[in-house]
Amino acid sequence: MQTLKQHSSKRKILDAAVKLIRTKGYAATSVDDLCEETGLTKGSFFHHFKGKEDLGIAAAEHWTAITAPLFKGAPYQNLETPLARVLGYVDFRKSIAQGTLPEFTCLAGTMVQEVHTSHPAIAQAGGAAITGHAATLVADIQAAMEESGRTFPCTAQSLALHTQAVLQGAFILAKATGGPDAAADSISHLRRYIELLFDQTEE
Amino acid sequence: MQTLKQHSSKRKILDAAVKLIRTKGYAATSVDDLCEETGLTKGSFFHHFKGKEDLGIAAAEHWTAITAPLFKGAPYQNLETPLARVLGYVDFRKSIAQGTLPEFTCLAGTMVQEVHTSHPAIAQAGGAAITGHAATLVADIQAAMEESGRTFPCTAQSLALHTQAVLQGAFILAKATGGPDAAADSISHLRRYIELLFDQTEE
DNA sequence: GACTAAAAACATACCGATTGGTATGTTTCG
DNA sequence: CGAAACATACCAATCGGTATGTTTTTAGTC
Repeated sequence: MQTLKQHSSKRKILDAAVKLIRTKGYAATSVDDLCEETGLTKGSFFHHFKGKEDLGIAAAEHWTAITAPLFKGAPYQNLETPLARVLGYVDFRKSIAQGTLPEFTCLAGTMVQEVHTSHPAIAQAGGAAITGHAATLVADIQAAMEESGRTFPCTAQSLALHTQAVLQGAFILAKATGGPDAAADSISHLRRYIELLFDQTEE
Repeated sequence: MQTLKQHSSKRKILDAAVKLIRTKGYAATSVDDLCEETGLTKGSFFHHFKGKEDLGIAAAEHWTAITAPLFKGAPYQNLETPLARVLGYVDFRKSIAQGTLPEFTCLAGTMVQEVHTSHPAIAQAGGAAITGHAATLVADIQAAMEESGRTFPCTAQSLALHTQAVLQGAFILAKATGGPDAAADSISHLRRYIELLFDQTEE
């Protein structure tokens, strides 16, 4: 009823896009689907977005806008040591992966996989979302490495990216096996790997 | 020009499907695309397949038919110890991952991710391809576990699935970062994890 | 082995539905 | 008022799929 409304429409489209693309995929999500989901019309859609590809890019950016505060405000951030926070992150992601499939899938990963050839701009935006998220882990990993005093066969950046690879792969595994169990299992392997790397086997 | 021809057409369609879906994705690969790629027509296509979804399922099965002998005949199979073969498998996959993007991507993973909601039958076929491939690793992993005499915090089956998760994730990472380097890096992490698990750090 | 009939393989032309997108409004609000 | 936000109606293109052929193999019979 006031100035919020103009922005809320765009946000409603983006939210619907995240939801639908996450479950059905980018190509299977039509503009009409978005309109029906939001109760808006095509006129409104094409007023806010130049086209479907533009929406895809915006959705990838919206995705980081949604997820970034989720991790920034997560309880594991209050843990004392950097290593505890890194492991806390993995545990946090594992706990998220217990829900139903469309709830814990990664929009960016889904899009990147699907549109990487047909819509490079979207894939690039999705890639930025993934690498950007990985970057938020680097500081803690780096600090944990330095604190441990050991030498590592890999960089913090590399390990951060690897965590994302395992998570993305876990999502595919969940979809392939029809349940989250295999995904949770794989994330446990990731946790164990980090523990082994840092030579800290206690829980 | 003889009895081969009848079967070669269907195979040509399947080969083209694997190639196109791997690069463009399932939805973005139209029946017309397949016809153009193979030089055939729609009449031929719909003679061999009930519909596009039927092709998708067949493509997933064709995928295992292609990849299974590739691994069964790979040099690492001749290594002596089970553990060496497991690590050899990982190295083999890492070496494959050096090529161009569409060459080392996994058709099954790509499809599962994309059509998991819209075409459950295809997703199921793709899932079977992945879990089936993972199953070929279980025997060696199991044997390696028993040979080592140690106790393990996970089953052979679980570790086998995890390797697939890392590989699938590595593919996404490759697409996200625009190059195979991050993927190869992630596969190295997987190798290191297995080494650490089996307490064998020498190369 | 020649002839034939049916069945499998393939081609052509087309269809209805849906797609992303546009043109042209009307409403809302600063 | 004027610009941004939204709605309605429509379009050309493309989609998967079908109907109807024509060609090629295969199988059976004499």
